Amino acid sequence: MAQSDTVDRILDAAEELFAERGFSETSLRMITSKAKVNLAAVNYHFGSKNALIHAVFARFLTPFSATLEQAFDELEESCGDQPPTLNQTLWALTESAVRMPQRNEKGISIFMRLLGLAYTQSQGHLRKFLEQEYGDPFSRFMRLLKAATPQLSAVDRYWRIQFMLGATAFTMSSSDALRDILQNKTGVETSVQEIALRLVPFLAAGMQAEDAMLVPPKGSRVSVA
Amino acid sequence: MAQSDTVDRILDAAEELFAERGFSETSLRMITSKAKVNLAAVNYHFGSKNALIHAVFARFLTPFSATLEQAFDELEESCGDQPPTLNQTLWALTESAVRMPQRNEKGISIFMRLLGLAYTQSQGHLRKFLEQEYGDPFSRFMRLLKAATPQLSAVDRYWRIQFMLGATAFTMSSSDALRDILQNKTGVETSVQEIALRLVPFLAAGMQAEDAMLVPPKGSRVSVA
DNA sequence: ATTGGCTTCAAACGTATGTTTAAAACAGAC
DNA sequence: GTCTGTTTTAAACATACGTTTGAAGCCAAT
Repeated sequence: MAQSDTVDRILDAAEELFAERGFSETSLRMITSKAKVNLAAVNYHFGSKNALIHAVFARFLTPFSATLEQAFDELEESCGDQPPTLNQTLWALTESAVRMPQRNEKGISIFMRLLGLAYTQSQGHLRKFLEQEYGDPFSRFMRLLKAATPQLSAVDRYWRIQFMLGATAFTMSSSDALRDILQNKTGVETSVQEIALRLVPFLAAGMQAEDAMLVPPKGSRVSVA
Repeated sequence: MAQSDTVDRILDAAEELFAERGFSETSLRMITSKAKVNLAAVNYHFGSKNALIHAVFARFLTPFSATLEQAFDELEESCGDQPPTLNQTLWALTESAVRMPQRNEKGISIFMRLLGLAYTQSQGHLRKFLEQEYGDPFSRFMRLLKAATPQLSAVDRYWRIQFMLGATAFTMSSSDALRDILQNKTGVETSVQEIALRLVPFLAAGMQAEDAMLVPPKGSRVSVA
């Protein structure tokens, strides 16, 4: 909580406000007044509002991507030459997120919401920044997913990965769910864990759904291409 | 395409720009210049920017919710006293969306993206408007889902429905996917159908995933609460 | 031809935004 | 204590926004 440093106070306030209201809807004046610093401080320390947004993401994402790469290293090593399973891959990602050291109680859920917003609000500069800075672990995750689902055609896998990302990003960015999570007085860490405990099986089952179900029910007006 | 009426030209332009850039990021000046109408026309015909947003949604959602209610009526009638299955319920929704008469080639995918944005960008007024105006068919869909998944606990069902909504809304609101869809020269209608053909089985499988998978793999640091 | 009700138009209004400025305050080194 | 570079501050800047205004244009009914 109590950092007296201006930069950190700005980052804390910005992180929270961005998560609550989105990027465009959060003004520098809201941020600086919440952080109790002068308006010009943002431009002095970060250069611009966009650079501040990048800094908010970098503060969490840089240590996280390091943790994730290490988790993938351990997983691949423990598997020998055969590729990790879908379940193992998903859990490696989940555990890396949960194990991240939290700045405060709301830590993870706030950042999950930010990640969801980053995906959804098509802010060109953010997308470019994230791809450039953290594209590597993401590509690696994709490669692991591919190796873990050899039974899927490329196009099936592409769409199902989209669905997975969607369920995850959306759940994390749902403000109602976030409110529920924050309301939960048993501590957020276990709440995020509980969501993950429910989400991962859902995703794994969806990824491994049988093609047979692709056919709509009898009498359907949706024709199979 | 070619409507000469000012109101429709504004709605068409707004619909497209909102889908491309989001609500806050689209200014009235962008809309009116794309629609080739005077800036003041929006406030004259709709009253405010928020009211324009509502009108964009109402133009699609009002006929859609009628179609959907009818589809649910038919489904429940054809099922007698036993409740419709999960697959039937999901397909009834999907087909209602696909069968909607399109204003132009991009029709459905644009509106799917708007629905995704509505859920994601936490615009208070929009959420309130949608709940108030179209809450009934949504509640009915929820009731059908509950009856179709009696094996799930209430909290499990709650979260899995969140995941379903997420996968759907996100996929539909993903601008990259949208671009792919629009690139597909075989016509958007079949593309949306193809996505639905892949999405519905994914969702159904996820909804019916077994609880046994709830336990993380051996050696996991995520403890079961 | 003139009226009266919509609709369009160019212009302006007030406000909020991100950013810049230049002076003041501060801190540590000498 | 004085100097030097960094940080903070209040004020202003330029721009973009949603909205309002009042005159002009239009078109059918009188």
